[in-house]
Amino acid sequence: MDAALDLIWEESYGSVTIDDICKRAEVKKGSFYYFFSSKSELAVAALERMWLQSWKPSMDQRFSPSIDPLTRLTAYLESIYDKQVAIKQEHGKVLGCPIVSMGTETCTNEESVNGKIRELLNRKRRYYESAIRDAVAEGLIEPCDPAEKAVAFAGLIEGIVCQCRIMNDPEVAKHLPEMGLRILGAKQTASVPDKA
Amino acid sequence: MDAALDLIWEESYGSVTIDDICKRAEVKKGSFYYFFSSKSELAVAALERMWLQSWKPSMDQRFSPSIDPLTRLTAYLESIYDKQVAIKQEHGKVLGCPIVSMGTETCTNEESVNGKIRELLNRKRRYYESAIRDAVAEGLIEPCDPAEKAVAFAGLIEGIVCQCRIMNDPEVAKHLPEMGLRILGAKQTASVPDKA
DNA sequence: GCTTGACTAGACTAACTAGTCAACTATTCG
DNA sequence: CGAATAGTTGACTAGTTAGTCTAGTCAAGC
Repeated sequence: MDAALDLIWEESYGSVTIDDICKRAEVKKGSFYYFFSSKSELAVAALERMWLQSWKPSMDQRFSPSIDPLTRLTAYLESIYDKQVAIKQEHGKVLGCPIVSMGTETCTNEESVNGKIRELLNRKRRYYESAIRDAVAEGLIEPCDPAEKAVAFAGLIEGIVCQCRIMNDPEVAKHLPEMGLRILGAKQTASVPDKA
Repeated sequence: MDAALDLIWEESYGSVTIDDICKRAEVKKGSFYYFFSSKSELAVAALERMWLQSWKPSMDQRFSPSIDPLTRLTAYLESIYDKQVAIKQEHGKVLGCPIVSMGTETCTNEESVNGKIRELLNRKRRYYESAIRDAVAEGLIEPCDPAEKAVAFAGLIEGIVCQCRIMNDPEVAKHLPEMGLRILGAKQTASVPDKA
């Protein structure tokens, strides 16, 4: 599963073959088909596994209610830039977000994969929404519909991360925290710690 | 070229074969190779053609300096929602933006296509930047670096349009104009005409 | 030592893929 | 007209692909 996700992330869903995956995982095709019946089935399993093992724990920590709601959001935005920088270091290229990349590619012809992708995007969005709701309650941002605002917030992140991938440049995400606060309608706009 | 762009847009770059393109275009493969030497070469030519024939005229009109700068931007944002609704009507599915979809998919293994994609994204960005600069000059939005703001603006659009595609729902882009004004830092936030 | 069930290996097929080529047709222009 | 140029065709190769199948390995329990 790790081999599959890595390959798909580094290239694309369509350009990765089952043979490629087997080669990277050092496994023969017979074994592959013992566990999975197709690439899409593997992809769905791998995505769920990634969520449970990596994403969820990380999100739980970053969006802990013990943290000030606006800080949850801005710290998360900062972490996105850091992450893309780290990916470029490790993989030699900026790879963006595997979910969005796979999502845009597979949504028109891989129903099962797309279902899982939507699920994961919705799970992430719920973290944003909760933090936004808390921030509104504490009067840190202007009153709004948290669900609607979370969509906008997620959209901004995904769009910027997408651009990072296409341009192969993490610097596109450098000012994500300020942009995010703008979208949110934060009352004190200068609250981003000067980390540059 | 139209056949290729349509197919790639409806599915994805990787899943469309040269045979598919020939079939849709009602042309035999020999003819294909008479004009192009590969799928990527066709893609580059098709993208440039699309820009010149459709996108550029449309952008020139929407971003005419004769229009109030903030109106240029908000009307454009509204048009994006309308466009996705129209696409769903015509194709049965929300297809998002072909440039972003192709871009995220091809950027790691199709250098020539990626080059053209970056070029087109930069051309679009220049329209935003110019309108933002005018808006700042006229005191319609808060002072800022227009280039930087244009990146954020483009990011929001691309992210939201991406979500529309993945979710197969144009409604995600419904509130794009308000979100855009937030990002821009417009001074009178209630300036979006009540078009709903 | 025997059996069972989980897993692996790798050869195999049938379909599909990119790309080639020589023969064919249409168009243009002197 | 006649010939050259431009474009078309479909059959061809050679390589790749997903997916199947049979023979086999291995460890646990009896």
